[in-house]
Amino acid sequence: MDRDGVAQHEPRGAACGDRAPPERRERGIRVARSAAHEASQSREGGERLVRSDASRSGRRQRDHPPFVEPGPAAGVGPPARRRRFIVFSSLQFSMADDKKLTTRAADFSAWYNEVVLRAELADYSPVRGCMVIRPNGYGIWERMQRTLDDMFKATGHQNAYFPLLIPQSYLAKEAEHVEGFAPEVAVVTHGGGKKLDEPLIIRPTSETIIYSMFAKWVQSYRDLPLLINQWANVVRWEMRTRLFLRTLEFLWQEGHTAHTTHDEAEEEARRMLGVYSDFMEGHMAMPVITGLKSNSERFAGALRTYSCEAMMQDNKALQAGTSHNLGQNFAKAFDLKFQAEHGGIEHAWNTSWGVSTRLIGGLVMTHADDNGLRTPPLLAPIELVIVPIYKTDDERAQMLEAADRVVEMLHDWERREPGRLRVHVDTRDGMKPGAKYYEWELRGVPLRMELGPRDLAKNEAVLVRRDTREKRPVSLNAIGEEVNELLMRIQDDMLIAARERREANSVRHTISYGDFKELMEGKGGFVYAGWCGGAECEAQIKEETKATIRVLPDEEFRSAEAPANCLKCGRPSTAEAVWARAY
RNA sequence: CGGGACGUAGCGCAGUCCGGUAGCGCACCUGAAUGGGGUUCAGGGGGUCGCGGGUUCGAAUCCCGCCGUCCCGACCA
Repeated sequence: MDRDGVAQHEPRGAACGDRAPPERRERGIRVARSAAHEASQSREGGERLVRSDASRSGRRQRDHPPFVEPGPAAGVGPPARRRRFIVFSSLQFSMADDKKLTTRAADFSAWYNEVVLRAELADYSPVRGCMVIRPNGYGIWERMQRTLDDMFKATGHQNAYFPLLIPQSYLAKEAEHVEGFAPEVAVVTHGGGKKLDEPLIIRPTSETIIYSMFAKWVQSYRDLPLLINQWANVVRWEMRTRLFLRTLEFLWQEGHTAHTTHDEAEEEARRMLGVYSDFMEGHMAMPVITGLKSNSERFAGALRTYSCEAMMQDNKALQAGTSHNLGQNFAKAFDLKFQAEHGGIEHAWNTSWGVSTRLIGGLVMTHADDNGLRTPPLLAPIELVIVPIYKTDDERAQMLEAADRVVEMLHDWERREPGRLRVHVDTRDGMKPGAKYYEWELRGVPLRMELGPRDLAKNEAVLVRRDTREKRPVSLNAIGEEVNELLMRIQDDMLIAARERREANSVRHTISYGDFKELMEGKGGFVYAGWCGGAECEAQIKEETKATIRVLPDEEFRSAEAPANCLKCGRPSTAEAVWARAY
């Protein structure tokens, strides 16, 4: 499978750092606060200070003293703004303000790295091309896993786990597959101090080991379909890496199924593509275009590859998930056969499909802005952060108490919608409210509640949306409904905004090849154009513009009027294609 | 693999040309004040100058070799 996904082998419960202690979880609200909060915080890391220059490489974690202790008043404040030059790519940008991110307009690539590092989603590891996924990033991944896993179960799949190490000879059994993957496979040659008789490869994907095992388990058509998923890590030795988008090791999920007929496998491949698309739009608020890959972009060993393609804010495409109809290629290579209902031995038909932690990169490049991350509520480890505002110790005590009451009210409301809200109260002292606002915005928490004496006197609180930064006072009487409604609206609005952005940067009218080249060299975007179906035209366009066919779009995405001629050669078009530069 | 930049405190950097025993900002610690959009002030701790060798009375600095990182390109399910 390809690199769209990532995974993790641990079942979701493990290491899930993003929530409060169990007792609190049972009530459905995750509250982290005061002493208990601090304790959980050191585990979670999810709520941790990011200070002004927490930037380019992660900052080490700190634990804060419980709020009852006098806070560090002194050293907290960053001083005046300072000029500084950072080198990203070969360009130099002067950052007038240390605290501000490089803007998307100034250097998209630098901006992306800064958001990932400063929002503490991930950090570089000592090994080139590898990264550490930090609690903030892993919390998002856990939410993705949880949702996807439920969707896989709902479509009849079961989880299993296959080993990391695979005999090297297995890879070679499917000709196209080995050709596609061999160059980027890591090989283990020694173990226990001795050279191995047969080297082992570290899985770049698990088709070979999984279908060899399927072959042992399947005898009859009654054993089919076999619908398996695994959450795992894989390794591909890439030349050039980027945080989340392309790393040597990544986490993903790979589904592998076996069926009695081609049509059933085809239906499965399409079904899982739909699951991905639903997840990306419904949970990530990231609209995608689905369709078939051209042969040159097809998975090594597959009959057909389907893909979900999303448009990032720099107008480049991101392949966000793929689903393959593998035909009988692997079944033949691994002797995966069954006795058919009416006699005779037949090879099974397989599918595989995957998404990876690359989705987190997609989330950042779809939603983050010049102030930092924006997380759709459904995937946010913290959905609502409460920032108490006060001057005196008395006021502080009052506000913290009020915050507790609000949490309780949310909890009461939640009895009707259990498990919905993930709330955090920011009790840190010695940090001004404004500083907290910036920090939570950088981290992408979708909704913030400001709670101060003036609000409380009116039995109100101020809610601030991360996506629009719109502020509005709300009565505490109906706080549960207000918060929930706003979160749902944020979720919806983020999808709408992303879809509008994509459409605004898509070209559907007939375009000359010259204009196309110019567009690809300039602002980019998705271009719907005709294609003669020839690999030569495709290759030449790639050569000359770096644009590739992202997909031959499914019907719902096609233009009202099918393009008549090939973008490159002008011969009659056999299919509409979406062209773009891609990650 | 080619091109570029770089490696000095947790982070970002200056110092290297012209050798003299390491500095700045942030972060961190202590105290006080402050607190509705990135707080002040005062005090304080922290460095095998990537690694190895050489030159020298003396090396972050000069010479040789190595390692590593990032960016651009090539490559890429």
